Amino acid sequence: MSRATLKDVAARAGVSYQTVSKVLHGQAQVAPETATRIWQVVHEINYEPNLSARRLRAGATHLLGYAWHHTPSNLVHPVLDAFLHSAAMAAAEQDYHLFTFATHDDKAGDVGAYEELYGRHQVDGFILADTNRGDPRIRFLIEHEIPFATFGRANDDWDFCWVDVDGQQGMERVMAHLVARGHRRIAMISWPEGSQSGWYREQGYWNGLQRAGIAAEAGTIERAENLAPAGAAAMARLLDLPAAQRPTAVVCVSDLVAIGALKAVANAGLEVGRDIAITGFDDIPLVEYLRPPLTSVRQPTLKAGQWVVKMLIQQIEGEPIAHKGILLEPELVVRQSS
Amino acid sequence: MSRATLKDVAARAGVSYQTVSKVLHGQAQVAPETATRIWQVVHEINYEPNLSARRLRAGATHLLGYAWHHTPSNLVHPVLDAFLHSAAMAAAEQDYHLFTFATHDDKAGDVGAYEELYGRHQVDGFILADTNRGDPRIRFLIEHEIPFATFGRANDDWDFCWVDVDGQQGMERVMAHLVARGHRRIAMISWPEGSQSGWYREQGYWNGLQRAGIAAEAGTIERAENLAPAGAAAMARLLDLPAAQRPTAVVCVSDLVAIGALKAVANAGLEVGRDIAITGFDDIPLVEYLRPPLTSVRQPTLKAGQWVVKMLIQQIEGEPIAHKGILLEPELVVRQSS
DNA sequence: AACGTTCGGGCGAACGTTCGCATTGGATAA
DNA sequence: TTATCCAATGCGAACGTTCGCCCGAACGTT
Repeated sequence: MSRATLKDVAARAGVSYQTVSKVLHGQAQVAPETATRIWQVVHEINYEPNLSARRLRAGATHLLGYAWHHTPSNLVHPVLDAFLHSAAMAAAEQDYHLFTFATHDDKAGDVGAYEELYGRHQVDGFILADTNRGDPRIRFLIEHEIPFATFGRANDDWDFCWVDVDGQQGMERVMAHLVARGHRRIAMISWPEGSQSGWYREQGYWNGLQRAGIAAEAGTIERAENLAPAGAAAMARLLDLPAAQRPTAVVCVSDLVAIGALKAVANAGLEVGRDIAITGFDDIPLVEYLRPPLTSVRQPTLKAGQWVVKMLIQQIEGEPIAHKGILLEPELVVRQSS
Repeated sequence: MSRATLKDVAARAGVSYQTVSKVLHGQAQVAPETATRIWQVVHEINYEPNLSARRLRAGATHLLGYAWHHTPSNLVHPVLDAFLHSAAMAAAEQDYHLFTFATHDDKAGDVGAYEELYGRHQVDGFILADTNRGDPRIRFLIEHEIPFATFGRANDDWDFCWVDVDGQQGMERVMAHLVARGHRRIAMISWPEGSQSGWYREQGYWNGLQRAGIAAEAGTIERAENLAPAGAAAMARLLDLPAAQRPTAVVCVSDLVAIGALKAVANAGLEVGRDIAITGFDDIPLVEYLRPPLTSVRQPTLKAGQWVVKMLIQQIEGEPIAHKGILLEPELVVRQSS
């Protein structure tokens, strides 16, 4: 392999190594023939700059930290995976790279890992996902003035860069769709209280009812952890309601919950899409292959990744930032489950 | 933030900065009180070593390169995602980190990216996944003596470190299961020719037939790209066979193909699990929620990641390597589709 | 003829580490 | 008393960059 240094190039070209450096950066007044000679040697011995040295000198790493979401067992998070992928691509285009790491204690906000990585000059800033109100990571990063940008919102009065998908609007679209289909008794299965994004989706649910002229008293929210079995249990409770109160449509806060709901309906001997409508949220892969294919809300993860990276790099490089918060519109994907 | 240097610590502790360095590494003969004083200052001002400097000095980065699999649009690859996650965790335990990057031209083997990253001292070695026979990346890395380890095999006569899941054995288990269920006319839907791992799975299929005493002439392989619609088309062709030749069970080379097959069966008005058996491969998330839940083969991605990382680090650090190739056993997960 | 100006390039320093070797002072042994 | 030794620390150098400043020569201007 190459692994040559400036001095190797300089020796072969008969100049000082500093001159080589300048030529490579185009910021030297050198005779044209000297420059071409240097470039020739560079290609000949396949010189590549040593980034460790460059980083030490520059005091910047061009690396963006991103913590893996600690998933129990083999449960993955397709939305965040897509986001991560998009962020990686966007970063590469601006000559940055993603540095992924794992925190030990995800929910408690293992702030130590962030402190260490930044203190060690291992990254120039952080990308956060799956944020929540009062998020200790955000609080810490703001306090210590460490550059970062998030995919997800937190407290409204905190001043930082974020990108999020408008979950409220997404759910309003779902509701409008169901109402247009003639549904009047619509229930929701949401996450346990305390989730920021769950709260926005619930707002969309209530707004949807109101716009359809349905009394809030007619609304019902069941709650379940973000797992299919929990969703199934919540759905079973809804199906147990007396016939007059039983919903004809159920909007779910996530696809995983909706998958459980589908199962519960099948267990009850009913048919989703005919006897009852079910919708999900996130449009994770494969939900189009469920039976029936699941109506869902697709998140613009590609744009989200691009924006987050852009804002973070602007911050790192000290450029002014136009908008500190960006809300993206999701897209309703109607399938046979509703 | 901290971002203090050895000199800051030294000044506060009243010693030279080199002494601080030695104390931190425990390789100095210093008076106990000096040591405690230094440690106290270190904690006080929250000193963290600058890794760029350390890396420059050491000539090593403690970073392992891993190329994103270029997925078209939002199609993710759950098996590789799980592998990546596992590798990241394993690396972290040995004080290494993963450095992810994207190649422009995945299939052609954009070898330039590997050369550049290694030449620039950006990584100490590489992890490769989704390998194939004659893989240009592997050829390049061997030629240039760059440390690497792969998840997946290539040419048998190439000498390098790999870990793979025994696809042949996995498929043999599927076949044994189907034969035990009484199936005699079993077809396979595989990928187009040229895939290394597809080839192993086909071997398992043929072996399975043979062990059951079924003539090879009775076997059928249809081929499809790794997409649900392609799988559906292949399945439709099998269903079009005259009744006497039509298989009672179809083993699929992947879950994605199997999902398409499920759909094709449903379209034909038949019921999977009763009228015909279908099996997948990989056990990707959510296939347990399909209707019917899909029988599949689970890959030990956790172990695979750990082994790959271990072998790569041994190589980088110049330690001897016991086994250059490791074959892991997959696990059959029987569900209602078979 | 003396003096600025420009061109072409060298030189020293610094980023923060680590590591081998040198240098103290005090205690011990001869 | 003096040579000896060890413990406790300082010092210089190097990893490969980048950057500002300096310097000689050639040229043109008054």
